[in-house]
Amino acid sequence: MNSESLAFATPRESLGVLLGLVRAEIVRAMEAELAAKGLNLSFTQFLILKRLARLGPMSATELARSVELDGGAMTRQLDHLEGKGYLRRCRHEQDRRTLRIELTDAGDALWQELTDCNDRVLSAAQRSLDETEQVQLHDYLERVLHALRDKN
Amino acid sequence: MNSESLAFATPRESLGVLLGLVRAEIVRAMEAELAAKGLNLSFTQFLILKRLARLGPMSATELARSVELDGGAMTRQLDHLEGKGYLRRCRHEQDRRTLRIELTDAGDALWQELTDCNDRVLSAAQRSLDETEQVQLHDYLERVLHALRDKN
DNA sequence: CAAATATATTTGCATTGACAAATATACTTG
DNA sequence: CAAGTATATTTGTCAATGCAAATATATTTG
Repeated sequence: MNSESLAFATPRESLGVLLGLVRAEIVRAMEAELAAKGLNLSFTQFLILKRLARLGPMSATELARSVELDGGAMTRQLDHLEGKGYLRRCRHEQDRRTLRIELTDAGDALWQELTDCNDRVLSAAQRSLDETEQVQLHDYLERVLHALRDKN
Repeated sequence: MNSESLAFATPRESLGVLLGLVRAEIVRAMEAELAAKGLNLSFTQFLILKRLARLGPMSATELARSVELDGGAMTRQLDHLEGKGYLRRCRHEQDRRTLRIELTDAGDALWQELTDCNDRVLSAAQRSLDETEQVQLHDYLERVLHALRDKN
């Protein structure tokens, strides 16, 4: 009586819940892919590596903001990832408060291996949307994000 | 150099990240609304109350699944919410393993007060989408969810 | 330039949630 | 009906996170 009655009783899932459900499934799927490769990486760690691989070195604070993670939590994730040898903390030349986090060669190599997990999960997720719809979904989400951030 | 360079360097945020960002903003906004009302409720607790208010009494397991929460975590949230007097655990008549979680009068009253927070946040979030687009966004997300769940 | 203020990172602490083991009750099968 | 199996909830334990305080470095102001 479960998915049946839910489908009936829930004419329209609220946006907050729906986003949570979708995101949870993506996290699950990604972690399954990672585990299948024998890698012991959390989704958060995966995101951090991805950021660095895609955007290049940046400070801990920038990194934290971009993956929506608290600064303290970021410190600890950096400890883990540095411990595994995937990244390096360098001091910024001009501003010695600031770190410059950069991938090591091992980190780069790891990302090469991860990039297709990433693609596989995302395309599986969006497989029932055609190209136009995927772009629209993206656009809508960006607009919602901006609406929430710019509280005019 | 922040939002500027991000906007430049990020041609297209990946779906996983984007969902996380949007969801985090919604959670923040909702918790701010709750705090502004002097209520000490987490987003999770808010969701639980909402489920019960919208769908009526159900078991702890159903409730947990519907808000994507672990069973053990649900037990503790129920402890809190029962402690605050917003809900009641009743034993199911036929199956005495199962609980029937139902809102108390105080819980109902609380939801009356919360329902407009909820509406306010959701309509603020979607204010830059017209009616059609809101429906589409919803539809796309549902389809993505199903694609992820039915791993054919 | 010294003091006050601001920013980046780290650390301490409390809370949350996932996972697994324990418990209680129901169902199934021989 | 007894034994074994399945399901619902609770509890123990641990990792992850948010928040606040501490520390280090920069910047601003008088």
